[in-house]
Amino acid sequence: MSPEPPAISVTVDVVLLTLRAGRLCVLVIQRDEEPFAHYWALPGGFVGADEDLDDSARRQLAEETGVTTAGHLEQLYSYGAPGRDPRTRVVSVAYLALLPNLPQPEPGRRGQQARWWPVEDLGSPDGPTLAFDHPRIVADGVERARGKLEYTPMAAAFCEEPFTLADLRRVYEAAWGVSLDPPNFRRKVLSTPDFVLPVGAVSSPRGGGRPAQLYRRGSATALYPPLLRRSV
Amino acid sequence: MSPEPPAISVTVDVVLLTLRAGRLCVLVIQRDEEPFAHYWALPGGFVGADEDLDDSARRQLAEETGVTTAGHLEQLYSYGAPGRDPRTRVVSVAYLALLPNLPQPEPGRRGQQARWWPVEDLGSPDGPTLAFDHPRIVADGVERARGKLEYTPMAAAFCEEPFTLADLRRVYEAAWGVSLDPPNFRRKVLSTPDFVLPVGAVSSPRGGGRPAQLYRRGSATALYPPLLRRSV
DNA sequence: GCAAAAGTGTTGACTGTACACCCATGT
DNA sequence: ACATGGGTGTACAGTCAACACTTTTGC
Repeated sequence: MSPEPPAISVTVDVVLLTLRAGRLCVLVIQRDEEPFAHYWALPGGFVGADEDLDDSARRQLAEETGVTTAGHLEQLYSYGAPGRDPRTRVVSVAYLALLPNLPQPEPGRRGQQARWWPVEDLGSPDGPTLAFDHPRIVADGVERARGKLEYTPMAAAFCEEPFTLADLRRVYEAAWGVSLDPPNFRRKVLSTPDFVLPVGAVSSPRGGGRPAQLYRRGSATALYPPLLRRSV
Repeated sequence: MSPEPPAISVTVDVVLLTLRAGRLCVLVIQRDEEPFAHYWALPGGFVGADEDLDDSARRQLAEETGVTTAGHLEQLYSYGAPGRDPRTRVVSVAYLALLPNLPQPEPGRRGQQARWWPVEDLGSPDGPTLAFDHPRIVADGVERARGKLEYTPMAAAFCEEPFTLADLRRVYEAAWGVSLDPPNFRRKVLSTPDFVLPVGAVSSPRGGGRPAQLYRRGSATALYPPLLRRSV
């Protein structure tokens, strides 16, 4: 290593996804400072002097959204283009978090507005304009999530336990914008060892229909064979 | 963001993989400074004050190994555990580079020893001990490469153009440690649009055998359906 | 009873795998 | 001629997608 480390700040930003009313949504916080005051932005902040990156992501989530992250959390990508923050050089390590639907929009700790936004609305005119390069980060996070649904059991992180196979199926349908055949989906999931574990109880159907078996997340880390998105 | 950015250095490390004699190898450089003097380490260094992360990775490769990277280069993961560099707090953005076999071990620009090491030897007693958390970084890079061979046309980055389908097949066989059926492999690759493009010439066989058609890399970015590693 | 949702069975198309066989070259 | 590796054909088995059908609930 050469001996001239330039001054670069390191932050962590979190793309927190959840499912609300059958739509994939991302949590954004309204900024109260320049630059990009009043724009929506991802929760995040500086990494502490003695803080691991993963711990920092968990802390930012807890501080800015009140989420004590039980769900899935993984590192997404690092963004370091020189001009991405107009104030100073910032390298941001983005994280992807997945959680079951939360009761309410989670007010920010420091009083900022926080809300869920359906990911399809982000590019559209009636949607919000995100600060910095956060549109790209969200897009990357959504794409990562959509892709990893195929070959990991990550979809279960969107479901409150215990959940039904219909709940799990709706995760795929919302994330991919497709509809899946319930019988085939059921067979597929149950044939993957430890994807889900039966809990031995049934749900109470809301408004008709046979009660469904309940499941919780299993210990599988990969899906073989994968649940592929496009058949052609 | 809170207003106390701690002092953190940002570096880029590169896991450069290639195929040599049918084995997957990683390029390592012998350190000439403490800490970890005389240990082998990944090529890397500080990110420049106005340098994008990708550009920095390309620069480190060029400076430390003489590689003007034509091959595949992608961001791998970021490592930021507080104690990972004993001198100071360093967050390292690791990159994964894939190149065809290079003629010789590429001496380092600043005179350091550089050499290829088969990835299987890294954990073993006769293999080298890597500095810092580089064993983990290499392991992550190898795992990423092995995984992405399944669903991207990345394998072709290991082949000098023009290449034969046998060359391409040997990439998979070396990376996965399996042997693949040549006829089936051929059909699989050719049935994926734009994975490889025929060049309209044939190779001169070395030591007997029918000449093989030659191909170059196509424009595909994904493989549908994927070329799955384990059939059961 | 009827609608709605869960769950089972079945079939036909497709895909992957194994392997026999032919082709074109070097020695 | 024979060995070697490239390339084609084929047949069996497993998997996937579509959809008919049964089960169990709310109204």
